[in-house]
Amino acid sequence: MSETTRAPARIRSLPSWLLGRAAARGHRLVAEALAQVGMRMMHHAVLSAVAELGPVSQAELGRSLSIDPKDMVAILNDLQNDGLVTRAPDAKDRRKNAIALSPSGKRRLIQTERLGREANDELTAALTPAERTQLMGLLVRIVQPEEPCVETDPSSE
Amino acid sequence: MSETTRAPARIRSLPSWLLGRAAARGHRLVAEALAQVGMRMMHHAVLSAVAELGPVSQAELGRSLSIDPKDMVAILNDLQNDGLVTRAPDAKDRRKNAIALSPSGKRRLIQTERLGREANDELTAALTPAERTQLMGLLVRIVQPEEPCVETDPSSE
DNA sequence: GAAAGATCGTAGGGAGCCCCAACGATTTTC
DNA sequence: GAAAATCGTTGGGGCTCCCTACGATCTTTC
Repeated sequence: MSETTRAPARIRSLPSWLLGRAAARGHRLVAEALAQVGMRMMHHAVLSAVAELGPVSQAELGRSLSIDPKDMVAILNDLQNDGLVTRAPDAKDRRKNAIALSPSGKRRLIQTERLGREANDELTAALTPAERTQLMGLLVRIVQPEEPCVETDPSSE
Repeated sequence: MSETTRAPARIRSLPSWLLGRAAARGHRLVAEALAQVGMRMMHHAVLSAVAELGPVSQAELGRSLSIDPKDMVAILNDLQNDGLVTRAPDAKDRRKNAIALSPSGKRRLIQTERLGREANDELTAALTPAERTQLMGLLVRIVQPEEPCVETDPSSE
């Protein structure tokens, strides 16, 4: 054995493993922070997406955030029960539900955005701002292939 | 709204979100590759760790890889049923099981290491070797706080 | 206009990873 | 020797993701 790999594991040298561990820590930090206001990560993500996209269907929310339609139902049930979003039938397409942010949803979003930001600051505490930007750039290029990013399709309009 | 955030989501600008998406893709690529030989990611991780650490207890394996003891039981049951590892009671500490690699386990590990490497190459295909190294360095510093890495504790010996 | 296909919301089951609690057996500590 | 800690095991549960299916609705095609 000419290698000098006395390190705990060859596994740790694989990007997929490190990504998994880093993501697990990020998820845990964010989840713990959001639990302070009784919310979970996906709840905040949906709330934030609704705020940006305006009244939007559940299907489009799911595509934007890579959330399973089944899970989306449960998430929106929670958010609706808490009065954070409104779920009204879309007049133009009666299959769809128009999800919109309520006033208390806007207020809650301000809280959760702060909590999410703080958790991410703790997650990347060991990194300089430049390194954090660097990391984001690298991650985007890894995620890219599976994030169509709702490209403006000329054939649909 | 004076902001120019017409981007799909503020969520995507959070490290935790990008880490989650990148990790999801990595997990999917590796899982698909390992499925070719009927194995899962954790199976390969355990196999690789056993190869490095030699005969080792289940508890230490779990700590090394951050695997829940409950899941470790199931994983080792699978590996043992496939004849890839041996699980013998430790003579020195009869609470422990000494997990060791079998000859067929060594052979299987060669396969899974190649599959894992290829999947990670595809995962980081958009990155140059230098960027990949850069990414690994940044990730290590994010994961660090939760990976004690079995530091030699002077108080225990 | 009618039939075929696609999409939407909802629901079912399940796999894989993660966390918490508990138990008998065993080892270590006091 | 008694108490505390550890080991392997089992239990339950939560979260993310995947596949299937259904009725209702919209779109496409004939």
